[in-house]
Amino acid sequence: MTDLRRNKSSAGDELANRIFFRLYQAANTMHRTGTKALDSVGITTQQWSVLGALSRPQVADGMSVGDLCRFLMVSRQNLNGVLERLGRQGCIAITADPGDRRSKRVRLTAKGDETWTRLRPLIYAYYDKALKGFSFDERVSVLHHLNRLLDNMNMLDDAGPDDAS
Amino acid sequence: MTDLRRNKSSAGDELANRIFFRLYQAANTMHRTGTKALDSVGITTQQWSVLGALSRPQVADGMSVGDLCRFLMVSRQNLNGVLERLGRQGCIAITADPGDRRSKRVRLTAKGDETWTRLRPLIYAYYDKALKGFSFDERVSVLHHLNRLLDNMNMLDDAGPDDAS
DNA sequence: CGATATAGGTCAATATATTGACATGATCCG
DNA sequence: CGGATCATGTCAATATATTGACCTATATCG
Repeated sequence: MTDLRRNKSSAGDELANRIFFRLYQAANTMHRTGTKALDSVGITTQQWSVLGALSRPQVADGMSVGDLCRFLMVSRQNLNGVLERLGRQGCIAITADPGDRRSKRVRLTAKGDETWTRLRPLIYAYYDKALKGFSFDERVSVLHHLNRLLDNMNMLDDAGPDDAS
Repeated sequence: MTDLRRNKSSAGDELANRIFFRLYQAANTMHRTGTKALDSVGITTQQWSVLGALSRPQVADGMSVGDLCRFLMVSRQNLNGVLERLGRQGCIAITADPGDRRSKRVRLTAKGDETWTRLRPLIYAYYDKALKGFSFDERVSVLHHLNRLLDNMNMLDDAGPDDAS
């Protein structure tokens, strides 16, 4: 009994270890291969996330940098860097928020819209390849698991990624 | 029919988009919360991966930096940086490879062993919390999906992460 | 109303991760 | 055997991601 329990705990630990190691590798590989898939446009995966977030119809007029930060679950400092580089490429415009003097708003420019349009076929081709062999149900399952994992981890995040002070 | 196909394709694209966005967020959150879980020891998640890899019995005598690089699926340059910082902390020792004058070997020091021992209970506690509510079968499923996703993406990697020249 | 607490972006420092380039060493092949 | 090709670690540059600190603005509460 004790032996059985010991074996199960050890197998469970190894399984958990593998899950997180694979998550680490998968994310790095996603960034590497995803960015390469967009080489012709010169946009990184992280910038793609920002452009994707800003291309949603519900934020057609833009959104606050703080809200974008919380949406992406990254620190304010990191987002600021990504936004700067996107601004350099003319894809976004940042303006003062008229309702809150501390805050900035960010929106896609016409150049950003055009870039997003060029990206989409490349992105979807990438998705097709990376998710090759996954049925619809399996994709739903993957998403469900990732959501739950993320929820659990977010509960370990006392104040979230943007509370860096 | 066309409408149906359009709707399915659009739903499929949105699903894929969500999967990769969640992967991005989950990885960042894992690094953030995982590193915080090890604050008392002062080891990052990436360093933990290296220490974990070097603590395996099959590499008790060390392994080549190149092999470690391929195992972790990171670039040689990145691994070099991580190894330097671990070396600074006294956790690893790097020696010339007697059989190949281009190559280096890396192994855990006694300090590294001790650090790994201190880390393990913290790591497993972290796993328990992050995987709370996941049954054994679900964990197996998560791992299986991540493995397949990683395999697919690795096929898009022409030569792997360490062929950076 | 005023003191206190919180929010938002910016600056600085450090760690991670990539690509490109390079010099040296090893392997391959005619 | 020697030239061509490939492998290995290192250096440089850039992008991403975090924590800590700071100043200004806003919200909260007695």
